[in-house]
Amino acid sequence: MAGKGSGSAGDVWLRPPTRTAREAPPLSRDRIVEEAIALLDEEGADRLTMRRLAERLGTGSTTLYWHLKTKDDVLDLALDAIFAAVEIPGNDGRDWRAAVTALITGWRAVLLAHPWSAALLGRPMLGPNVLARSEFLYATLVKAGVVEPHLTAAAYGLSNYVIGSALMQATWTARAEQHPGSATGQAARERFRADSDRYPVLAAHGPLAVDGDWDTSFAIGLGWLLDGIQADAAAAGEAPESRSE
Amino acid sequence: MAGKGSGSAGDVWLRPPTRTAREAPPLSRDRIVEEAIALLDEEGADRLTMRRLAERLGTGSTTLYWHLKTKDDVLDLALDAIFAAVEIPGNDGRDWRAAVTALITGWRAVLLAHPWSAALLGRPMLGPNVLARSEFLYATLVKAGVVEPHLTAAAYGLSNYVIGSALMQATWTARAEQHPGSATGQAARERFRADSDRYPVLAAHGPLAVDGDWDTSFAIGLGWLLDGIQADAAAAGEAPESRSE
DNA sequence: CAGTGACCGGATCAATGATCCAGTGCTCGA
DNA sequence: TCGAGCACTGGATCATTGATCCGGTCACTG
Repeated sequence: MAGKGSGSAGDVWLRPPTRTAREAPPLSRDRIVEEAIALLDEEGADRLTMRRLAERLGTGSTTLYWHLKTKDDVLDLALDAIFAAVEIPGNDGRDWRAAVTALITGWRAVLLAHPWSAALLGRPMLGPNVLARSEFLYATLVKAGVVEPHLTAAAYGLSNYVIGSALMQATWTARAEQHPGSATGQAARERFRADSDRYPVLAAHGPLAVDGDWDTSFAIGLGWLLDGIQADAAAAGEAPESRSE
Repeated sequence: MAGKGSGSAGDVWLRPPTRTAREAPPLSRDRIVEEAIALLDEEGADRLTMRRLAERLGTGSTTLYWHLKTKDDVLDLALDAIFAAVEIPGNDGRDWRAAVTALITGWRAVLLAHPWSAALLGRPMLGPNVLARSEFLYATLVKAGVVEPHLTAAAYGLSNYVIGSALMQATWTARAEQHPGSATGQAARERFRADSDRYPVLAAHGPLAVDGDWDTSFAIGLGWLLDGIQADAAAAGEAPESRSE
């Protein structure tokens, strides 16, 4: 009647839920990714090691390899996961331009909220969150009347623009918080001042001289792209058969 | 009168130039960078290690650290070095648009010629080659009559666009050559076919479905940006004081 | 000829990604 | 009730890599 050697019947309710007294959920792929994102946000990309990640999860580093094949998996999953926060506009709207703007703006916001993501943009993004948003972008453009070759160019151009923007902005601002003294921007600023004879225009009007508003610059450039897309879509709609203009 | 123990007077001309019979130049920062670029071009970014680089140079790995402080130095120097190949258009021209197009196109060509560079774009680019070309870009735009806030937006937008383009294209084509079988693009293609019900538009019109021409797409998007810049410059020129429109 | 300083590299360290393999406890069928 | 199997864990361990220590080599100088 009595249980095994180590406990009596009903013990289960007295012992902590097996999980070695740790209150954390049983360690799943999702939990690992979630913690990885937290770690990346707090300490940056170069501080993410399997050991440190495991430590934060309260497990051994080797355990992670049961749930994931490689460290790159963590990065790929983390990268896709953050895009879940990009809201997909309701596709009811008539205004494709507003929808695209909302999507791209949200996209950019996520990239900037997680500066480490910029460095990862060089890897194939095939996760469900990314694909769903790409799908929406394409669908919206198609509905707006954008046709090839402008369709590919539009999706491609918009994506490139966001990616480039995030990458550039992350480059010049990311470290400022962590190393206020040796901030990249600060060092660059002094460099320009020193070499202002060699780079006169850059020193006078350069991004670091003007200390421009990233958001405004981004919006202006996005507007240019959308204007172009819109114009070509309209032209294609008016003269479906004749060569444009 | 006789020389040292190991040689007699005039020996210098008989012995190989000290350099332990190796014909290579005496190993300078420049030579290291040059070889690093060759290594990166041939084998990719992840194969660049200090040991391997040293081996190719015929020296010990530690020697490199006399010429450079860290491995990142190698990368930063290599990244800047490749931009020397971007020709700076003569600034005589009246046609700012052609000049900018030439610069941006050359910029892109270099990035694509050295696919490993795309992954490095996340680091501050403050080398002389990059700065000289940025200087030219700004100067050309200023001469074209572009004023703030469009000036910053234009330089920023153009840069972002090239960077993003190169990054994206490198992502989807780079590995195709090295691993023809497991090419990223191929895997993605199959993924789309499998999930074509979930991503219908993407499967039908997506970049991998259309297999679009990167160059054409790039040119179209660049045209949109330039159109926007041109229009705003013209507007600013016509009505310098009144608010635009 | 001793001394100096530029330059080189073997030995070595610490960090890291990844694997091997021996567990540990739960579940389920007999 | 029990034992086989499975999901899951982690200590020990390896190879690789960036970086440093420190002792060497060689030309040149006074």
